[in-house]
Amino acid sequence: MMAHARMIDVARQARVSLVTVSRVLNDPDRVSPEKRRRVLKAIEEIGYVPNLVAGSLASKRTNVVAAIVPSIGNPVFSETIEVMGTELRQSGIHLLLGSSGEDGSEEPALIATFLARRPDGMFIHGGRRTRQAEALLRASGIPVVESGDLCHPDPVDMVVAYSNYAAAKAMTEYLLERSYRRIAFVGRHYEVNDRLLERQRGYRAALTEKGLAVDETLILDRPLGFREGAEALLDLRQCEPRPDAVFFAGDVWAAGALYECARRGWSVPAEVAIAGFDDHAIASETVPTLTTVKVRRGEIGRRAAHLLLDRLHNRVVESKIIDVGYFIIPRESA
Amino acid sequence: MMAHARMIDVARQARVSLVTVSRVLNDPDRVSPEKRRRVLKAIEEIGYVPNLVAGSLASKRTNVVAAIVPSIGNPVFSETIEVMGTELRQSGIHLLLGSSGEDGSEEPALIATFLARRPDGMFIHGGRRTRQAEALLRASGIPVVESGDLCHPDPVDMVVAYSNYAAAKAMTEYLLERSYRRIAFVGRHYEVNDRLLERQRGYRAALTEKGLAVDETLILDRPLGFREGAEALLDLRQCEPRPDAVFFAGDVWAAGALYECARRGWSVPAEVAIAGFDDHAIASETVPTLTTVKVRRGEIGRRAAHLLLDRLHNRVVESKIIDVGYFIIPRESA
DNA sequence: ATGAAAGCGCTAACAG
DNA sequence: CTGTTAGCGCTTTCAT
Repeated sequence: MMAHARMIDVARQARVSLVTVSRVLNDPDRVSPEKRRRVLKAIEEIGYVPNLVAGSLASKRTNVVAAIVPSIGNPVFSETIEVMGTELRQSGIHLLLGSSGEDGSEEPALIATFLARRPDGMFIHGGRRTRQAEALLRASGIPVVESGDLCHPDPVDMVVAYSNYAAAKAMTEYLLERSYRRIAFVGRHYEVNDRLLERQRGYRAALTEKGLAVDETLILDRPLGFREGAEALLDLRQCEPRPDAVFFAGDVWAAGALYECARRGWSVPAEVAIAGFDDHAIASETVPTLTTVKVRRGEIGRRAAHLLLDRLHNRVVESKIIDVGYFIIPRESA
Repeated sequence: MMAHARMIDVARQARVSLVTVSRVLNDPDRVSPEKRRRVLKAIEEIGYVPNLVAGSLASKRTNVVAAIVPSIGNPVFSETIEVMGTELRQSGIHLLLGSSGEDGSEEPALIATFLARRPDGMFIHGGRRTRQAEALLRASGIPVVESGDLCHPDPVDMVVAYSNYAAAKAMTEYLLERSYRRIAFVGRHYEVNDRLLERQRGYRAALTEKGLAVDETLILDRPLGFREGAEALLDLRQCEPRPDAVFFAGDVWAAGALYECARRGWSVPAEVAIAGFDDHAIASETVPTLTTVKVRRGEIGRRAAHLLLDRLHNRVVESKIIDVGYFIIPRESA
């Protein structure tokens, strides 16, 4: 296998100096049309592919942004990543992607190894940061966008997110307004997942402010899934007295619960009201349609990308904390 | 902002030479325990993060694999990516991720720019390759795994996939065995999406071999989505005579169609049978449960990662083409 | 087991 | 507009 052609090979072929080739690639306007043409022709003939590793070392810019999400497979995160990746690519920036695990346990290790690749910026969704990983991040000096929750205890740099607390509180209040009084809550991994813990806090706050007691037996911790949602609902039906509404902290659980209701012939919301979170594509199609909280995941990716680009281009960033908000979507299920 | 500490700084602090530091990081056994300890201590104290950009330039290995999928947001692809990423990270390899668009139009540009980063390997799902992009790929000399369909016209290197043709044909035959005779087919983007075109071909072949005519009005091209599945079903009900079964080339369409049946009170499969593709998590939960084709997406990621690792470590690869197979999952809907 | 020297392929001043 | 000169921070021979 033949070694890669280098810039010097192109230069010789085009009978120009090496720098001229570099300029044609990075700043074409600074080169005369004639030489530019010759260089491009030579690149074509030789099949030259520039070596960005060398370029990055020399320029101290990699044009890479590292992104860490809890899980790539979860559409909730992949939507953000997809939009961010597309936006960044318009500016010639590539995405180094890693998943930290739903419990965020891989995050510190990922931060450290990603930093070794000298990304120009970093996006981190959720996760449990060790003090050391955080120190490394800060010391790196690169722009960092964190997401997961708006109310980050101590953001490294910038935040693009929504308030899980406020969103869940709003949905719970919506259910209370609709006169549901025994409202159950299904989430997961509260001890390691701050986002879902925040949602649970919002749920509690809404009840408490209304003067209602929080029944701990109505708060469940389950893995995410259609089946798990169905099972959670069945378990909640065993409680005495029965809950009249269930707020699932994710549409997938909620959709699974709706399927269970269909199988059992329970009418929703008459028998039991169901609410979800995320406004997954399925929410508008379930029977009955699902009342849920919409969060603009794509918008998070877009805003994060723009913040990073602003900083990389030394533009002034007006606000380091961006709230993309949330929306209660009332539908038939509650 | 302070510049990054370099290897030489660690060396001075530990009173060893720069090379010794490099060895502690890359081949610790070749360094005496005493010096190793000193170096690690110095790294800790200084907060040194190695610069892999420089390392990659010198060693000509980046420990990066580039992956291109049609869309990151589609769980069908993200499952593969997630597993592949996890497997590769065990070996210290990071993932550079890009999406080529559902029509694959971005693929040639992505291949070229990714190659410039000198990845050690590449994974490509689907896509439309230009002759030039393919030439670049071949010239790069790196191991490449292609996926999307087993019967790749002219694989660059290795293939890990299943046969869309055979899988769709098998499902159609399953439906024929169940005595359905007017079977419709819903897919999309046939002109640019070879995978779905292959599925359509499999569907046609099954009918033809059975001596049945193919009714072109029963073959639809729709965007993927729950709503679109519902609409496709409604449109197909207008056909005369009505189809007695619909084979959706994706579970999301099929689940959407099942919701439509629930809304209309049509019983499945008595009124119309429904079959899907992918064995999405939803398939076992729909009412009725969805008969579908299971493809092991995670397995594709795992096998692809192992093939790439084998080649990177100069191990012999027994087979350059791996068929992960498919499984007909009979459930209630057909 | 350790170190010195020589690049990896490119970009960034600077000078002309 | 063009070219020359120095590195970027590491890994790799090759000695010792």
